[in-house]
Amino acid sequence: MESIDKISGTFGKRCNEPKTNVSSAVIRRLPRYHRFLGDLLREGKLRISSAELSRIMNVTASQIRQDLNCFGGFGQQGYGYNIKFLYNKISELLGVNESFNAVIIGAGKLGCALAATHMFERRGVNRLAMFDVNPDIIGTRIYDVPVYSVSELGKFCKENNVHIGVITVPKEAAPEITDVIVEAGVKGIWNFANIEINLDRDDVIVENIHLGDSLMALCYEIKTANEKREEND
Amino acid sequence: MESIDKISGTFGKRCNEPKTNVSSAVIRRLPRYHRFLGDLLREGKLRISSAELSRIMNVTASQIRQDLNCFGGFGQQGYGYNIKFLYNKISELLGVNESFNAVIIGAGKLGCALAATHMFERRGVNRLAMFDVNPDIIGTRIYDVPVYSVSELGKFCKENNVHIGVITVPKEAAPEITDVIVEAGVKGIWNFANIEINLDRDDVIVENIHLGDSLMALCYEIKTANEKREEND
DNA sequence: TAGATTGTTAATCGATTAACAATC
DNA sequence: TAGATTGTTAATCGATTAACAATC
Repeated sequence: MESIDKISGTFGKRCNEPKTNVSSAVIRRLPRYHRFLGDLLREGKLRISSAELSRIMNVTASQIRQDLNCFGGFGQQGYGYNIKFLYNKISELLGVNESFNAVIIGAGKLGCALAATHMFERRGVNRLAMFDVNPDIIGTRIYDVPVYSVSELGKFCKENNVHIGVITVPKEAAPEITDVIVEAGVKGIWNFANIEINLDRDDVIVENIHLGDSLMALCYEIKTANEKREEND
Repeated sequence: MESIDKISGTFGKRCNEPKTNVSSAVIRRLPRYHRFLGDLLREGKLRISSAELSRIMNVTASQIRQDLNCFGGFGQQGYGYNIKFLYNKISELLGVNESFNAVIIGAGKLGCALAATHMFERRGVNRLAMFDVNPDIIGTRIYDVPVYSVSELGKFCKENNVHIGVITVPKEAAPEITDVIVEAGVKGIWNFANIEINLDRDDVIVENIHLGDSLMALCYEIKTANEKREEND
């Protein structure tokens, strides 16, 4: 049986110089590679070629090789990619296990749903606390995450080295929350409020999520497909 | 004061031939235009030029004009765009008020959080029902949406002309649910299960959502920004 | 060694931006 | 009419794909 060790020893030294500025198109694809490689790993597969992965993921093999090469040569000619090695490399790139600290601001339906998932721990992100204005839940724990008053938000972030603020408050409250956590030194904002946060500083990264946009794009496609069908009748 | 009617009467006839195949890059931007125009409308603004909108939205004026022109000429030289007219046109394109019927499969945290939002009604999508396997909640109503047993899913979809299935079940259950609703004739799937749904048919549109991917991209950016800062020290 | 498959360059394709004539 | 701003073509830029030499 083929051994991982047979080749894994040769990897370290072979890696090329990584590019300094990788396009966002490539970065957006990394988590998807990570997911599929994780699945393959769980299936017990040891190695994969770009051609085989391309079939599974519905992309071109060329794109896979180009993408991975932005960060150095992770494969081996004539062999393909060692799945575990590649998975670990991508995990590292994506900051899995950097132990980022996160707080969720807004303990409403969405905030609680996010707190309940394994989304954070699976990526090595610690959910330290939730914050809300509702006195009924302040002081309780939701899915084992303590809930504090928003009035303590800034102080908490400063004292606990919070890297990521997840915003799930109503849109009216979002700008003020943003000011507080940015001032308290967070490095990233994952924003679910229905308003776009745009900061004029490059030391705080903002990821604006608009689930409704996705629903609308889906509706557009359904409508367009319908219309095409009707034309052909 | 400037009147909407002054120019709105001239619009209808001026619209150019819309393109038949609009690139997905453009379509993905439509909901964002829709959001910003909605905000402007609520502020009571009547008209806007591509230049002004470009400043608000952080894109180029050129892109705005190109995008809108894929669907016909919605503006007026020397004047700009009538916000209400443009908003309505984009609403129409996106299928707002097509009265699509949707069901949510999986009444867990995320399913309930989605049911609780105004996301659907705001886009004219009707939440007809939720489906789950938990006998404790089958027969109840959650946020005024009735919860039924998954065993009735196929029958319900056929009888109620369901267009959209929102999947929030655990990933193991997702493939079977998909089979059931596709067989029952849904036209679109909004999938939140942590597995990608890929259908080999173009009469059912699938929108796969992976919130975790977005969190990971955020972590990557934070990590990269950190490293750059450290280099400069 | 022969076969396989990467890393990487070159070619293609598509999307964005710039420019300006058309026109309100 | 003069000024403003679109619609649209042409130029640029970037991303994807194809091809193949390098090499395991």
